[in-house]
Amino acid sequence: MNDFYKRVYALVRKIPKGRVASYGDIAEHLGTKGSARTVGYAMNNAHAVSPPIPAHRVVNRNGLLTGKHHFGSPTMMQQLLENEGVKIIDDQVQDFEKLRWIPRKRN
DNA sequence: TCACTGACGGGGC
DNA sequence: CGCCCCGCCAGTG
Repeated sequence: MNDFYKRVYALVRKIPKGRVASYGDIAEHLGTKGSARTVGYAMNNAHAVSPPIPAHRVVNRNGLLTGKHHFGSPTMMQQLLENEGVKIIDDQVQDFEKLRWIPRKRN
C-alpha cells in the first residue's frame, strides 16, 4: 500500500454524494497528471480498503462507467449512482459536465 | 531485468 | 466516428 494509493482513496472519499469525478482529475490533483491509469489501478484494490471507498463515483473522462465490472454485479455501479440521484443511460453519466466534481487542494 | 497488463487520457488519421 | 499508438505508473510473473 503506497502513499499514492492512500491519497487516491482519501480524495475519492471526499467526492460529495450525487457527484462524480474522473480518473484524470484525481491524478492531476495528486500531482501525477497523466497517470490516470495508475489511479484506476489503485481503485482495483479499493474494495479491500477501510473505510469503504465510493468507487462508483469515479468514472472516466467521458462519464462512462468503465469500472462497473469490478463491482459485484455489472449493474451495481449504475444502481449505486442512480440511488444518489445520478442518471445513467447506456453506462454513461447524464449531465456529466454538471455533476463532475473537481477536487481542490483548498477544501 | 524485462515484458505485459490495466477501473485512463490525448492525439493522429 | 472508429481505430491505433504512445505516455503514464504500479503490480505481477
